[in-house]
Amino acid sequence: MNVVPLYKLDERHPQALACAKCAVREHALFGALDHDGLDRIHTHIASHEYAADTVILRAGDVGDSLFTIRSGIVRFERSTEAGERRIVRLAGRSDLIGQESLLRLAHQDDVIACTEVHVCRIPRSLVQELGHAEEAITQELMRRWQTALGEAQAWMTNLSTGPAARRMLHLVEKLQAHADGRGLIWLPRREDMGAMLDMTFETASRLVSQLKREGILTLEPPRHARVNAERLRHAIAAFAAG
Amino acid sequence: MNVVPLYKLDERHPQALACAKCAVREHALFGALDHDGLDRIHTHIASHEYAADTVILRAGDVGDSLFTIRSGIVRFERSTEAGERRIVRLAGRSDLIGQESLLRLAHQDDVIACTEVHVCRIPRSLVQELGHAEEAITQELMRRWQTALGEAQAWMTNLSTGPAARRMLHLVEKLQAHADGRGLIWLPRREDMGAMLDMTFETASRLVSQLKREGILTLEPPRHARVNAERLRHAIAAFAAG
DNA sequence: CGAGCCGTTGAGGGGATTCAAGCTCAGTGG
DNA sequence: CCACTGAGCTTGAATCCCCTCAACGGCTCG
Repeated sequence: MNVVPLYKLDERHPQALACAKCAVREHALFGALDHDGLDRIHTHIASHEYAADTVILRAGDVGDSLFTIRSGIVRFERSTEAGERRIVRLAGRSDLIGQESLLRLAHQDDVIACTEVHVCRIPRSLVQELGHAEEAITQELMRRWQTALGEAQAWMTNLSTGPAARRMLHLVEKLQAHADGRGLIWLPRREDMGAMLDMTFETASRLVSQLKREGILTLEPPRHARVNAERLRHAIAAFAAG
Repeated sequence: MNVVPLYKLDERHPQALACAKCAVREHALFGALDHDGLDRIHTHIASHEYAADTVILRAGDVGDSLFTIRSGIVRFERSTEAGERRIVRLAGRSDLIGQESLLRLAHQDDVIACTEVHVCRIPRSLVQELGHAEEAITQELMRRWQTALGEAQAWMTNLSTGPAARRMLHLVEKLQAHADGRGLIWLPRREDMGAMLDMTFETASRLVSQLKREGILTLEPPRHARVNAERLRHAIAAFAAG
């Protein structure tokens, strides 16, 4: 893990600039703040980065900060009572994670970097102070909680329902939403796909191979792929039809 | 749907008494308020009741109130893109539903009464005013959002993972948490079980029959049953072991 | 009483798992 | 340089779990 105070990101500019110019600012928690607001907070926020497959939050721990994801993808993992690993959610650019720290509640899942991940670390105390002064922040926090709830339930209906092939198509669709530059998506390891879709890694592998044959996916190792969006939508529609 | 202003529930007492004596008050949203606080709000809150299988909130609608469940069980339903019905969550006594109304967001699911349900209807505006004055209310709201999120993800890991028999056991376990008086639990229709556990109603029926044979469940029609808690825990543990 | 809904149970087939073998590829050390 | 190793991916074959299709009984209600 690498720590860089945000206000040093560009030393030629005044400190506030880093936050003001933040690429995800309009989508992030503090997007609701004006420039004066930003002036008050930026010194407390630090930029961190995590390599792929490193743990960002650990289930059971009580955190003292929240994180806005600037780039990369993270996964929320927990274990079944039977002991199997299950991935219950993904989060990416501009998503807020670790909100439970505000309530001094323990994290419910391990949060692990899927790709290299850049975040802004925001101390709990800062959010709480702002919450008093700025009505908008509280509102924005609730909105994010509601979004996370919706995400979790959509995950259930799309990724844990129906035949394996359909679940896989929906996963690809979701990964597409996190695509970087030009249509290149991050493709999980087969075992992780299994943990997301509740299937064995062999089944996941077979399905990926099939998508490859059908021209929906073009693998670009390591762990990336290109999607034929047209064919993907068509394949998903085929399931709805019959 | 039946509407009864709360303050008339007992006309021999001053209005505030209804809220102050509310059986779920300490677990409900306004549990954080003191008696003075209650004095200010109770006239705005009304008690409603819904018969089993009636719709309380409709997906797509934008509500103007929140509801605290005083008794009964409700289910959150949505549809797969393929058109199948899926139940993504249950809520019961002292749970808060319709929080998205605060954000003027549409409901994401149909919320339907499973049993007869009694609720307190709380206008959005009331919560918003209190949110300004009472820090504790805002805090409590966030806590409830977080609880709902945790519920949704636990639902995923327990009720949509692994072999059908285990999923059914976990459902019974969850229903037990909503048990009324003495160990009598509400037992869904087989088709609804299917929508909860992503299986066909025939499979659900077979599994219930099996639990009956194993002495874990004793049916008490209509739509109720008694659970042998000891054997249930044993059966769940058996899956963890092997 | 017949109609309809709900629940149960059987028989057969299909889809996912299990078990197993072989492949590529990166890293390691001789 | 290359054999060696181990992790990840793919594919095959056999098995099993769950779905599909079907028939039937109990119950409520018009």
